[in-house]
Amino acid sequence: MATPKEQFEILTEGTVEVIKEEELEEKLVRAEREGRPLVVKQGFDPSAPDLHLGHAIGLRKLRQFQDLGHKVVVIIGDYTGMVGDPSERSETRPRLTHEEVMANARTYQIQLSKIVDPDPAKLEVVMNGGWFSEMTFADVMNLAGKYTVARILERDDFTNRWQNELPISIHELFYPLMQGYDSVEIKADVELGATEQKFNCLVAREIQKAYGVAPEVVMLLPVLEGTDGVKRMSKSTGNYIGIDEPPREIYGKTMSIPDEMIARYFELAAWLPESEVVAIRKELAAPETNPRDVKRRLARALVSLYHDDDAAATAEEEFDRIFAKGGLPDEIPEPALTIGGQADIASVWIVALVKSAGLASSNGEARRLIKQGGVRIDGEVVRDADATVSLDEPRLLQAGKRRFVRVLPDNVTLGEGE
RNA sequence: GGGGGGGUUCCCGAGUGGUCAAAGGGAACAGACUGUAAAUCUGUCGGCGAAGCCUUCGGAGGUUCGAAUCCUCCCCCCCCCA
Repeated sequence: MATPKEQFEILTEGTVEVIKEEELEEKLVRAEREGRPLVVKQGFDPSAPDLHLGHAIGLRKLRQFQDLGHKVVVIIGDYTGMVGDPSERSETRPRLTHEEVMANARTYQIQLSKIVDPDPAKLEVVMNGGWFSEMTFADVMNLAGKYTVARILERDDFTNRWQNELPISIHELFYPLMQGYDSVEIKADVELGATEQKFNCLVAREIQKAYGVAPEVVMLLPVLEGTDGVKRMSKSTGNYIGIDEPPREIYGKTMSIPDEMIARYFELAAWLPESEVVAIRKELAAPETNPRDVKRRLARALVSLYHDDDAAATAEEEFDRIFAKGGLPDEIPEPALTIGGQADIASVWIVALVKSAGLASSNGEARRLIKQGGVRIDGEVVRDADATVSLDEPRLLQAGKRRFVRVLPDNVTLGEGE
C-alpha cells in the first residue's frame, strides 16, 4: 500500500492545478489513518455517450485513485443536462427522456470500464436527478440563497456573454450551484475536472461549506485539443477520437491531427512519461525527422491502448494500403440501393447511382464530385456526369480517397422517379 | 413603461429596391502536390437529368414591373434609462 506521500506524488502528476495541495495531503493522511477511502467525483453530461480521448485524461486519473484504494463516484448529470453547461453556449438542448438517459448511463458504464475499474466497491455511477427530482421549491430557494449573482457572474463565460450582448438565462445561473450541490450529496473529497471546470468546482467548495460539508479538493486536468488541433476535443465539434472506436478509425483520425499536436497527444492521450515526451519533442525538432513517422508511432500507440498491438499493426497496414498506395480497405459496405428514375439496370445514370449510394446528398453534389474527378468506378475515374453504368455485374464505386461502396446487382432496386 | 440596436445560407458575418442563390472568413468536400486523412495551392460549396426554372435572408401580409433591402402587424434577442 502506497503511503500518503507516495499517493500524493502519483495523483498530482499531470495535473494543471490542485486546490489546495495541502488539503489533498491532509485528506490522504486521514483516509489512511481512518481506513476510509476518499470519494472522488467526476461528472458527465448525459447526452453524449461517446467518451473520447479528452475524457480519458480524467478517467485515467480516476483509475489511479482506484488503484490506490479510493472510491470513484461518477455523476451522470441528467438534471444538470436539462440546463446545459453555460460554457457550451449551445442552443437549448432537447430534453432527454428518462429512458434515453438510462440507456446513455449504461453506455457510459461500458466505456468507462475500458479505463476505470468497474468493481462496484470502487465505482459508483449515479444520476443527479436522484436528489434534484426530490427537491421542493423551498429547497431550491435555499440552494439559490447560498450564492450571489455577482459571484456567479465572475465566471468568464458569463462575463463574455454579457459583454457580447448574448443572452444568459436565469436557469443557467443555477448550473454551477447544481454541480456544487452534487458534491454536497455525495460528500465528495475530491473532484476532477478539466481546467474549464475550475469555476464550477470552486463554487462547489463554497456550496459544500454552506451546507456544512468539508470542501472538496479540486484537481484540474489539461484539456486536449481535438483532431483539428485548435478546438477542444468534443463530440459536438466532431473533432474527437472515441475510446470505443474501431482500430482503423483511431488510427486514421490520429494521422489526421496537425503535426504540431503530435507531442501533445503523446503526452495527454498516450500518457507517455515526461522524459519520453521531451525526447519526442527533440526528435520532431530535428530536420531529418519525418513527422509522419512519429505520428505513425503515436497512432499505433493509441490503437494499442484501446485495442491491442495486433490491431494496431493491422490498422497501420490498412492505412498504408489505402492512402499511401491507393488500395482498398478491408471491409467495403455493400448496401441495398434504391435508385430512382432509372429504367434499365444496364444503363444507370452515374449521378443517380452516386446519390443513392449515399456518397452525395443531392444530384448537384454528385455532379460536382464527378466533375472534380472524385468518382471512380472499378478504379476508373468517371468525369462525364451524363455517363451511365451497367449494374449487371458487381461494381466498385469510390468517392474521394476513402469512401467506397460495392454495388451488387442483387442489391439494386430501380425505384420510381423522384 | 421609455429610448436604441439586432434576427441573412452548416457557423460567423457583409449586403438598405434590380447587376443577389446573396461578399468575406470558417467548416466541409474534391483535385494537385506531399511526408499523412499534416501543411500548402486550386476548385466546389440551396434544389432540379443543368436549359432555364424553383425555393431561401425571423413569421404573416402589403407596396412595386421588380423586395434580403420599403411599409404594416407579429415573434424572438441585446443594450441604456426607469
